[in-house]
Amino acid sequence: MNPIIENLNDHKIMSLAPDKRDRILNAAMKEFARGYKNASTDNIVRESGISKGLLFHYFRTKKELFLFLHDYALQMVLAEFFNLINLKERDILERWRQIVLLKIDLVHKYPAIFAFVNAVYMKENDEAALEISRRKTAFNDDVYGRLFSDIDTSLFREDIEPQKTVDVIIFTMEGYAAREASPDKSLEDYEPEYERILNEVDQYIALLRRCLYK
Amino acid sequence: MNPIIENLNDHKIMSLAPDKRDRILNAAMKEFARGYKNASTDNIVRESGISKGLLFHYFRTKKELFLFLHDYALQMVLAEFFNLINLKERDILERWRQIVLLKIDLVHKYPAIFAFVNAVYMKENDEAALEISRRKTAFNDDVYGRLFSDIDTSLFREDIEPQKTVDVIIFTMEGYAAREASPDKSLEDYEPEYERILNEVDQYIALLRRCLYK
Amino acid sequence: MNPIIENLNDHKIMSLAPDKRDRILNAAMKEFARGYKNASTDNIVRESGISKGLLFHYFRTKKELFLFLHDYALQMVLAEFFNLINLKERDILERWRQIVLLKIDLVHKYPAIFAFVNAVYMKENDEAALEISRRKTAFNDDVYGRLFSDIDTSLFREDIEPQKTVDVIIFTMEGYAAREASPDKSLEDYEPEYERILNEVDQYIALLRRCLYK
Amino acid sequence: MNPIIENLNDHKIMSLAPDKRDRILNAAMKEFARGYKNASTDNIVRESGISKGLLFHYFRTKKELFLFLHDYALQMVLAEFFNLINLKERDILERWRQIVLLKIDLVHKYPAIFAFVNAVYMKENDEAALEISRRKTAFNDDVYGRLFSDIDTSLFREDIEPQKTVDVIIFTMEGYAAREASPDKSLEDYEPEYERILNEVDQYIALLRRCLYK
DNA sequence: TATGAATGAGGATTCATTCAT
DNA sequence: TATGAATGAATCCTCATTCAT
Repeated sequence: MNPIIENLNDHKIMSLAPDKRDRILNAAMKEFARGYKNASTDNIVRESGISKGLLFHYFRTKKELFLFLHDYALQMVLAEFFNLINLKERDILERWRQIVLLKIDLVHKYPAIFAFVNAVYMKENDEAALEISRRKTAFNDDVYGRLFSDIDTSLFREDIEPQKTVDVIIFTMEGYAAREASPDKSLEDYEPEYERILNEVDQYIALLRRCLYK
Repeated sequence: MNPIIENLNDHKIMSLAPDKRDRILNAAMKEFARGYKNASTDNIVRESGISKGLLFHYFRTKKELFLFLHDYALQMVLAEFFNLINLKERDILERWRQIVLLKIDLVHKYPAIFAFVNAVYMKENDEAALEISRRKTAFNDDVYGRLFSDIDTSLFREDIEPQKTVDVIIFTMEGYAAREASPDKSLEDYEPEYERILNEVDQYIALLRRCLYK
Repeated sequence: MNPIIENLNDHKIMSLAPDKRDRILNAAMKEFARGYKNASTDNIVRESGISKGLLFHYFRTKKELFLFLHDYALQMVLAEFFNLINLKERDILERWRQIVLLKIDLVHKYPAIFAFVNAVYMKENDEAALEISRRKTAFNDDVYGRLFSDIDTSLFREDIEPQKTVDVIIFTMEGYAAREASPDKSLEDYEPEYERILNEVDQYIALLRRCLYK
Repeated sequence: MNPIIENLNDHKIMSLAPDKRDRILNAAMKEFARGYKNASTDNIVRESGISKGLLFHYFRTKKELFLFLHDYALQMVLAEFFNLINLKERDILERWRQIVLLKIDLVHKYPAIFAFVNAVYMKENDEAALEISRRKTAFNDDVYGRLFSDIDTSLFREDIEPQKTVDVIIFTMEGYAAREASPDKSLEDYEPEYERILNEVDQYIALLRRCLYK
C-alpha cells in the first residue's frame, strides 16, 4: 500500500513476543532521541532488560536498528494518520484543521515516536545518513502528496497562482507547528494547551481564508 | 551592545595571533559541521597544526570550544548582517527581499560558518544542549526582534491582526528558505540559481502584497 | 586394532543418519580449515542446516567437535592409505614411490579432509592444543612406524648406519612434499602436474639409490 | 641493505624509550605466540604495564602491531645471523654446521622471537594473511638464496645433478631441525642438549659427505 | 531428538582530557 | 606558551554455550 516503506513485518524482530518487542523498540527510540551517536546500545539493553547478545541477534548493527526504528516510527504514525484523516474534505484549510487536531492526539499517544522522529539527524558522512535522508524526503513527498492531493483550488482567489497559494498555506502550517513544537515545550504540557492551539489555528485559518480565498 | 552574546574578546583565545587563532577556529568549525559527537579533537589539532595540549590550554573542554564557536559564528554573521541591512526600509516585504539577497551573499562568503550553524543540533540531555538551545532561542528572538522591528503595519489590510500578518509573512519566508536550503542542495550551486531564487521570492512577495496589504 | 585413535564409533554422532552426519562433519571440517578460532559454530550450523542446539547436543563443546573431527579425518585417510599401500614391498624407495602416488590420489578424493588436516595448528596454551599435538605425534609415529616398518636395510651401503640412511630418505621425502604442498599451490592444479611430480620423485629416488644403496 | 624488510625505524614506536618499547614488543610477541586470534590486546597491555590507549596510539590496529612484529622479528634474527655466519666457507656442509650452532645460540638469546616466528600462522582470508604469507616466502627465498649462494659444487659427486644434491642436503637439514624443534621440546632444555645435537649433526654431515661428495 | 532465542564475558577500538617536560 | 605521550572508561560487536519448549 505504501511502496516507500519496505515490509517491516519481514524483520526478525517481528517474530518476538509483542510486549518484549515493544520494550526493546521503545527503549531504543528513547535512547536514539538523544541523537544517533549519543545513543548507547548499553543503555538500550539495560533499559529494555535484555542481554547485549539478544539485541545484536535481532539487529546486526546499531545502524540496522536505527534504520528499522526510523521506518517503524514513520509507518506507525502514517498508518494511523491516514486512517483518521478525511480525504473527502477538499478545502485545504479544513484539512489542515483536521491534521492539527489529529497530530496533537498522536503526539500524546506516541510521545516516544515523535521524540525520536524529531531527533533523527544522523550527522554522518556515510551511507546510512544518506539513506535516512533519502527515505525521509521520499516519506515527506509521499505524505504531503497524499495529504494535499485533490485540493479544491477553485476556492482560491483567481488572481494568484494556485500552487503558490498552497505553498503559503503549507509554510504557515509548518511554521506554526515548528514554533509550537520547540524543544523547550515539554510534550506533557500539550493537553492543557489544546484549546489555545486550536484557537490560534482557527485564527490563522480565518486569516488565510479571508486573504487567499475568493 | 548585544547583551545576548557575552563578550567574546574576554576569551583567552583572543590573545592568540590572529592567523593561528583563525586556523584553529576554522578547523574546529569545519569539524563540528559533522555534528558535535562526530567531531574529533584529534582532527581539529591535526587540521590546525597545533598540539593537543594547546587546544585544551585555550579551551578547557570540547564543550567550551563548541559553545565559544557557536557564539563566535553568530556574532560574525550578525555583525555583518546588521551592518548591511537597511533598517530604514519599513516595508517588511522589501526588507525580506534585502535579507534574502544578503543571506545568499553571506553563505558564499562564509560557507564554513553556515555549515557549522546549520549543523548545530547537539542532541544531548546535558547542560550544553540546553545552553545552546537557550542561546539560539535568545539569538533568534533578538535577531527577529531587530530584523522586524519598527515595521510599518499601516500597509497591512485592516481587517486582520497585524501580528498574524507578520507571522504569515515570516512563516512563508522561513518555509521557502528551508526548502531551498535542504541538505541535498550543495552550497556551491547557489550562484547560478541566484536569478531563479530572486525571481521566486519576488513572486511570493507579490502574492503576499496583493493578499495581505491594503 | 589401532590403539592411538579411540573408537570413533562409540561417539553419539555415529548414531545419526549418515547423510545428516556427513553434512555436519563436512561443514565443520570446511569451517575449521579457516583455523580453530576463526571457525564459527554459527557457520557450521548454517552450512549443515541443523540447529545450534543439535550441534551442542552431539558435541558438548566446540573443542570436542574439533578433536573428534581431527581423529575422524586421520582415520579416514589412514584406513584407505594402509588399505592400498603394498607393505610387501620392502625397498623403502619403492614404497615412497607408492606413497607419493597414493597421496596425490587421496588429496583429490578428500580435499576437505586434507585442507582441514593442514590447517590444524591450534595454537593455544590450553588442554586442547597439547592434546592435539600429542595425538598428532602419536599418529605420525604410528604411521611412520608402520609405513617404514620391515624395511630391507640390507640394500643400504654398509658404511653408514641404516637408521640414519632411513632418516635422510624420509627427510628428503617430506621436504619435497612440503615444498610441493606450499599454500600458494592450489590443490586443483595437482592433476596436470602429476607427471612432473612423478618425474621429479623418480629423480630423487635415483639419486638416493645411487648414493645410499649398495 | 635488505630490500625485503621495509625500514622499521620509521615507525612511531621506534621513538619510544628502548626499555618501554621492548616491554611492549616482548609482551606482544609472547602473546601472539598463542596465535593471532588467541592473542588479546588486553593481555598485551596488562603484561607490558601500559594503558589500552597507548598501545593503539602506537599501532592503529591489532593487525598493524602484528605485521610490525613480524617484520621486526625477522629483521632481528636476520641481522645477527648474517653478521655471524662466515660466507667465505664454500662447503655447504660446513656452512650448515655453522648455521646449526648459530641457530641454537640465537634461540637461546631470543626465545620470544623464535616462539613468535614459529607460531605465525595467521589463518585469515583477508589481505593481512596473504601479506604475511608473501613476506615470509620472500624472506625465506632471500635467506636461502644468500645462505646457500656461492656454494662449491665441485665437491659433489659428478654423476648427479648438483641442484638435486643441494636439495637433499637442505631437506635433511630442515627435517632434522623440524624434528628437534617439535613443540613438546621446551626451549629451556636446549642447552644441555647442545652436545647431543652437535654430535648428531656431525653424523649426518659425515653421512652426506661420504655419499654425496667425491 | 530438535529448535533457536537468550546469555554475558570478552574483544578491538575510540577519544576527551591530563600532565610531565 | 607549547608539546604529544599517556590514560581508561566507554563503545559496538562476537560467540560458545545454555535452556525452555
